[in-house]
Amino acid sequence: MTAPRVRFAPSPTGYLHVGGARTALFNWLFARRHGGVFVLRIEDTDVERSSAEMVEGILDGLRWLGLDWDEGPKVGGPYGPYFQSDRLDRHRAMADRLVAGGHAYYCYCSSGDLKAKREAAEKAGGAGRYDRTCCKLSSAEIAARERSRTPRAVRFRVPDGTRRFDDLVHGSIEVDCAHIEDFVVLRSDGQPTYQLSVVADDVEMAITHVVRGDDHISNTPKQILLYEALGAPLPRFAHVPLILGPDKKRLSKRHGATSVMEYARQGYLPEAMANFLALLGWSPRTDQELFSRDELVAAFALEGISGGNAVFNPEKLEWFSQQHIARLAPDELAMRLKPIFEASAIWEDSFLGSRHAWFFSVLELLKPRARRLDDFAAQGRFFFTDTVEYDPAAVEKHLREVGLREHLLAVDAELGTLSTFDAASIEAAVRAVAGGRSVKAATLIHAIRVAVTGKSVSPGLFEVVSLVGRERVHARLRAAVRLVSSRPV
RNA sequence: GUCCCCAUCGUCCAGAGGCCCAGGACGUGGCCCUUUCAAGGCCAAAACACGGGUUCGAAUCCCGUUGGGGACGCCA
Repeated sequence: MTAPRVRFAPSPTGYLHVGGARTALFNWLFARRHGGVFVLRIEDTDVERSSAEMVEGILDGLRWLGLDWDEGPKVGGPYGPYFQSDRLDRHRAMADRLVAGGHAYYCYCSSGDLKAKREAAEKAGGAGRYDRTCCKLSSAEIAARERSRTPRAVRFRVPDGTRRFDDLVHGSIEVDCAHIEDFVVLRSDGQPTYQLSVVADDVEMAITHVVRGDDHISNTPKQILLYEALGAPLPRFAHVPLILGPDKKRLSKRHGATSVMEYARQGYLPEAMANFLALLGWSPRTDQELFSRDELVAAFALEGISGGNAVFNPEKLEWFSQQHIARLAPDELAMRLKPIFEASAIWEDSFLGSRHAWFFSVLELLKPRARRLDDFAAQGRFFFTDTVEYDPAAVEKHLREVGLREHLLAVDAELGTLSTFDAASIEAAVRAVAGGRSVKAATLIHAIRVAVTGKSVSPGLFEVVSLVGRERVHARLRAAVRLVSSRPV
């Protein structure tokens, strides 16, 4: 395949949602797979609803996912400008060409006329298609309207016949033009409509493959007509199915988080999100589930996209996130954690310097139970603070055994005699105390866990004790003893 | 209403006529490991929407039904 050119063309009327993100991902993967060009074009012609902040939001989302664009905002490129609002003159020129070539005509109907026509047609049970009133105007009638300066829009004259195209995911799709009305390509205020601007831009940007949402299938025949009228070569089309919420309705805000940046804030790994999104509706046709970004690029093919809509499954995203976290190299993980730890006020630069061996050991311990980056801070806080916060339920459950005061004192004393404060020595010491005092090791272990971590769940206790360190463990054991002593039994 | 798309476990996918009394993953249940929670290992339950064809043979092809989704704007 000669280097394809694909584009992602979001309208900045909202943040980058997961559906758009997946469309962008498929385009990006396709471009990278085939050594092509990934173009980012901002379709901001709906001035009412578009905003610069939204553009930045979308860019942030793409950057977070690692989808770098070869041409577009910030980076420019030979086919610019990449903001559709800067291309209006070109679109108008296209509209003129269409009129000049007899493919379009001026329409003087007001929106009121149109609405009336539509309602009348509906009442009569017919399709509400435009009745071509203005297409049938005599030159005298046209002259009269021009003289009275009646506002005019430009309508495309839809030819007879059928149009078919081979969609890369759906196969052959054929539509009878009789079902397509003469659509407006240029509004009476001189603004081009979407149908005209996408085609104009895709043609001028030499887009070879249009990969976009399923919801554009019905626009495609209109656009094909436009390509024909413009004498431009047709790109290949690939319409990817939509992402649905659990209720099988199109994913929307009421389904919870739909912005990719929302997931970023929640501590999901971007590579996990990309992996998850890629497999939502696409299959490598093997049993492999876990993919690095490079592996996705190597395996991606538009042909593997399935035709049916897919339901967004948050649990599976969590699983991917956990799997990718588990595979992160220690120093990489540390870098990702830094901002989160800083926000939690538990970051210290020595984690990457003098104490990095210790820090990495802590992370290794926390890793298997982390599903999101936030979990490291939430579940491992006690490693990084001087004092622990006790979970009342944990205290209640494990620190009320009779004789615990003495048991803990004994443990503390025994730990104090250890020459090396490693997990094996600690375990031996704790079990020895338990045996010597005829108390179950589990009882001591649970009590020590609450004393040292404040919680009833943690990684393996002996490793935890070892890494929290002799000094802090001693202090926490003494604090727990005081806590136990002060409680009525 | 019209047009278009889709239809395999709860969910995401595999399956391109015999390899399928249907395979993988998430989730769910059980067991193992075990100091808790995870992770990990093992096992289990769980689906070809329905009806007609075509064929020696259909999850796979065709038609219909039903169901779901999308589109029908001087929005994108």
